[in-house]
Amino acid sequence: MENKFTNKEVAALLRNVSAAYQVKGLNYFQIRAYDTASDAIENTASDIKTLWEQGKLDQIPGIGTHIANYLDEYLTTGKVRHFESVFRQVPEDMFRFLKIPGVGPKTAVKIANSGVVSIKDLEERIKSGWLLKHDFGQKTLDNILRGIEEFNRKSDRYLLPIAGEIAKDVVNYLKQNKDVVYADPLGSLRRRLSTVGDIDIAAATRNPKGVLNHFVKYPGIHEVIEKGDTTATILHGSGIHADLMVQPPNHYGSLLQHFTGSKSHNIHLRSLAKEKGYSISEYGVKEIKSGKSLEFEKEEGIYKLLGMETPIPEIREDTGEIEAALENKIPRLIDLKDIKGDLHTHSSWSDGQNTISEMAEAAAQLGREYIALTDHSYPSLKFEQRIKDIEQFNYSQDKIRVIYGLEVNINVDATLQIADEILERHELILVSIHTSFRQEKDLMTKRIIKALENPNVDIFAHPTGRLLLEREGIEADWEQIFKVAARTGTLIEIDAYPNRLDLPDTLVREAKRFGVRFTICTDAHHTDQLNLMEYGISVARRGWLEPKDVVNTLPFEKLRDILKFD
DNA sequence: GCCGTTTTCGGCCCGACTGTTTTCAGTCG
Repeated sequence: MENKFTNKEVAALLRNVSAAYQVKGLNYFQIRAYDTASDAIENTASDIKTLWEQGKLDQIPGIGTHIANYLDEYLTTGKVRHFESVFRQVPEDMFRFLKIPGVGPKTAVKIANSGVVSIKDLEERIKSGWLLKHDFGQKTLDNILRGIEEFNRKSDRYLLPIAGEIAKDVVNYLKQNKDVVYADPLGSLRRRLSTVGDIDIAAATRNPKGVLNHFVKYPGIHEVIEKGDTTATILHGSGIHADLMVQPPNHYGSLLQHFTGSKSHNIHLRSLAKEKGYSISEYGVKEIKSGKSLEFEKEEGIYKLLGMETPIPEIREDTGEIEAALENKIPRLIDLKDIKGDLHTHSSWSDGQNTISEMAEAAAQLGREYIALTDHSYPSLKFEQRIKDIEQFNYSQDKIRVIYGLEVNINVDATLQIADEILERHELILVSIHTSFRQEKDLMTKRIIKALENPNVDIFAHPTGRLLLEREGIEADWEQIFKVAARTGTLIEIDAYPNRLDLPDTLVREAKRFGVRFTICTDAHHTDQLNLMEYGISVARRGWLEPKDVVNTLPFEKLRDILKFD
């Protein structure tokens, strides 16, 4: 069972209401209202329970008076009488089957009504042929089995670089076909989400059939899931799905726009288009009155038609980018080329693989003006000797300035790992949590705030401590933490390491609203990892950060003023 | 059930693919 009253759990509750309504055959738009509300809660950066405590539930678009009242009842009493009565009218076991990809409400009910009680039971009864006698076709059962297999895989998501590599390989393979004019990875990969669930690829061609046939012969394929006239889905050997959608080149802009998403961005855009007399699909734009079709080879044309600038893919989440684009008010967001230095790296003085000079020279190669070596502050570390070594390196060359820093643990009792006298001797201090991640929310918040208020502390590194696909982040009152960070001038890090990407994008945007400033750093433990910066940039762009929000876009002289060392 | 610079009523994005169907329902993106 999920933790009660988390966004995820509340979203799941509403999703179940939607499923039950579907079974009961209620009005389609009423059903969709629950889906919309569920999506909205899942995608909002704010904690639903906190919003409720502040009486701001109805500020979430998609939550109106009815659902807000139900949620109020839920968060107060732990249940909703109306929902309970709805759930009683459908088979109780159906909800567990909804977790299987490919199984929707209708199928789930049919499974439950046949007497199957669990997913494991379902798998056995399909394999034994038992279910075949209960009005299911063999192909349907094969599909369900495949869904169960997918459900049983440990994770259904992939880190951004991993999915990116696979997508690149598939796209390169597609481009070997002479009929492919363009091919690009789209979807969440193009929007640069921290984890990716499947790979969406668009291709432009005048020979759709040929290209789709080529696609399903990709050597790294496990099996073909589906194949039609314009789309096909394969299961890649890695376990990830790859969807291909093809269009002629003169419609490619529409395909790019459609397939980049997000779903909620597209829905909003299409509603807007409708108000202006257009109907948008992946095939093009239709003028509703005249029935005339408009073609777009580039997606910018579609946005322009609607009187707006083209939002960068990273922010197409329907979280205000459409409104901003209509007013031409999307800021120039940060880019990799804005980055001047890296402020969180490790050397062989702690758990890094390379020496100070190796790290520094590799960073200089990447065009960085400065690099902070922030080794873990093991109490046994010879701090003075390390500082001397770094100073010596700085004297020996003028390609790059090495800043001597430390990464210091925030202890469970809110003290820091080492004494203030040692902190003061260093130019840059990062603090971070490496123990007691599951501390209770209030205590955790106080623990962090105390560390941020220490005048020697410059940066709060990988704030949530999450490890993507492995470990959830800590629970804390982020609003309070951001307020303190803004007041004390403590910088918040976006850790670019691909399994961290921490602070997460939604919280980045939230923090910016409080006036927090950021660093984007690689946390490199090896020279090869210094180029992971691009992943941190993706997070920052998704969080709407501009160059001015990020201090390591500054040249060294200006950075020095901010960090107050001499 | 939600929403509103045209609206507090009457709309609500748009389409593909599969299965087991002779015209559609279910699921997905």
